[in-house]
Amino acid sequence: MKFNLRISPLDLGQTLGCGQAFRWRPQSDGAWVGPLGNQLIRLKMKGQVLEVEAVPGGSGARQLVLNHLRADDDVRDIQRSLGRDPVLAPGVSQLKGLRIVKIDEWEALASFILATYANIPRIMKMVETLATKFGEPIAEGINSFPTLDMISEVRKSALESCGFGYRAKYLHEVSHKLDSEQIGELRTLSYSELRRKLIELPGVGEKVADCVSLFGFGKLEAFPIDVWMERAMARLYGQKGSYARLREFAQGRFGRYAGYAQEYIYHNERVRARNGVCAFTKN
DNA sequence: GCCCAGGAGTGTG
DNA sequence: CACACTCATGGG
Repeated sequence: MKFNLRISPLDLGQTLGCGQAFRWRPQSDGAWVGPLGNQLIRLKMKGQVLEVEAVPGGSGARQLVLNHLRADDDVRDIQRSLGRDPVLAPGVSQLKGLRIVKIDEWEALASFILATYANIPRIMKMVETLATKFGEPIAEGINSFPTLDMISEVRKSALESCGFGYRAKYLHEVSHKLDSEQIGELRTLSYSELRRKLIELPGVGEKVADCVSLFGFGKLEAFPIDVWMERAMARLYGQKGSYARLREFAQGRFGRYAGYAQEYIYHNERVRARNGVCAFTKN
């Protein structure tokens, strides 16, 4: 099944490339392939048009992609608003096709519990391991992300032999403390209420709660702060200190679109680091 | 081998 | 409130 969508602006690499979602893979022809729900999705830009291939396809495929790429976000307006910050403006102009992604709530929670204190290649590997071992096959070589119910039935020892380290225990505990109905209730909460509830879960601190709020529950005011963001905030804004302090600064400066601001800052910081490393290793 | 990673939990001052 | 320490492991 094949169809076209118009989602603008959109740069697949900027959006799917690193850090937000962990299961998209770039192809040599510029397309991106990954699972969405129980569909295998292939995305490719043809000029301004997004070409979508869905297997097995069906009536829900179009909505899956529109949801995932948050097609309703007025990204131009968000960029106009954030671009008024002179510090942020250059970063925004380099990432015009970046969109925040919407991930399934449970998938976001489980993924960012696994993501604690690991680098992105390893996170992608852990998420892939979870899908391979406990998800259901949806196409050759790709499994769906295992549901909360599926993970709750996995023996603790099985999770512990996945190479997740101390994260295995958290994943196991969370899968028993929550059911899918409770996740549905979380959807009705405001950001601050949701954040409080998420932090009550084992293995979920402020940073994971903010990632899950932003990418899983679509709370655009969330502003996750990891080690990269800490460095960037010190360098760009001279802001240092506790998570609470940095977060308060971000809320005041970026307001309801703090999540987008975070992505512009985060991506720029990583590009900076990558170019530094490349320049160094060439010599 | 070394350093670091989209941190969290717990204890202490 | 702020630090300090520990946790389990693998990518670069």
